[in-house]
Amino acid sequence: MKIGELAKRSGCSIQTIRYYEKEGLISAPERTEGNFRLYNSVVLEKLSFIKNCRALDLTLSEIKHLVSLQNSPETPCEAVNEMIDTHLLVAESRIEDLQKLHGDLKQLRLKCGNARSVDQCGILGELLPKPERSPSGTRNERSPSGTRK
Amino acid sequence: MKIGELAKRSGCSIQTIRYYEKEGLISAPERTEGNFRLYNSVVLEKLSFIKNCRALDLTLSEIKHLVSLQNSPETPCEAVNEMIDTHLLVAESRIEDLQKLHGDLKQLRLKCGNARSVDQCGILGELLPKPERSPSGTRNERSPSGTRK
DNA sequence: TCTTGACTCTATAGTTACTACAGAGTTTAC
DNA sequence: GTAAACTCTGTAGTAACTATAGAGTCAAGA
Ligand SMILES: [Zn+2]
Ligand SMILES: [Zn+2]
Ligand SMILES: [Zn+2]
Ligand SMILES: [Zn+2]
Repeated sequence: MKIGELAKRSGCSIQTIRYYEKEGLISAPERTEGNFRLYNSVVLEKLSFIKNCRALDLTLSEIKHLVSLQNSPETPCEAVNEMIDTHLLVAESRIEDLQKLHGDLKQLRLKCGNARSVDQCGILGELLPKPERSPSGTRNERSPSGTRK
Repeated sequence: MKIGELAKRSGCSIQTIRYYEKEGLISAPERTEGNFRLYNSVVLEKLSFIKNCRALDLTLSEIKHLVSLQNSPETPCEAVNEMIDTHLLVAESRIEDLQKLHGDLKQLRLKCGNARSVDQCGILGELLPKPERSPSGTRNERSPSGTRK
């Protein structure tokens, strides 16, 4: 099959397939006389493997590592386990971060209080380091007159 | 203060500060005779604002939008609210994704079973679409002899 | 005064995992 | 024979920075 069919069957785009080849994740296939890539169905499994790994957020270089481990089956499997464990930790800490983020956003959202204009809204004020309005004379940054482009 | 001190005080790197200037997030400061950027303390607040927004995962273009809203305080605040709401949804769906990911990884980790070699480990097998070994004669992809570079 | 070191300047390239062309060649159908 | 559909290589773009290279500037010491 040519690359277009492979793309449809694998769910990877044509460019992605060529990219994976360039990066050494799949091996370069044979070519037709007209220089078209010609695949057999084995590559479907390899692409599926890559997609599964990507769905687990493994990087391409990690996947490359796994692929090379597949080619030397007698290697100890510790490296694989460590990679998974690392990703478990990464995922956990990202979840924590996002949950904090979500809480912060929710708090922030409450600051609006149905104001209508930005300066009454409270959201933008909340994002500033401190409301600390300069008492007088230090207002040079937002000049009261003049059109600022 | 020059850019090095600003970097230390703000916690942004020098390159990041210059980058923000190039992207229009902070305005270009005065220069010394020798062409060095010269900042006053106001920019510290602006960088803090940006950092707060980045911590909430707002993109630079969204932050740019917020900055422009700060400069026109009479604008209705709906746009701000919508941005926050969108990010709440994004955060929620990302948390869900990551939790699924985490579960998948944990499952995967259990497949090792204290094997010692990659081919007995079960983790790599789990990432393949199907174990489906080709019965015979289709092993042309992993040539038994020859050094593969 | 000269020199050394620390600092800053601009411009450019690299990062990640793709996506989107441009411009050329190939194949297939009619 | 020609038009449409497909494929090829190579390049540039994405987001938000980071990391150089090579040149210029500034402050302090000998
Ligand atoms: Zn990783
Ligand atoms: Zn509001
Ligand atoms: Zn957004
Ligand atoms: Zn194992």
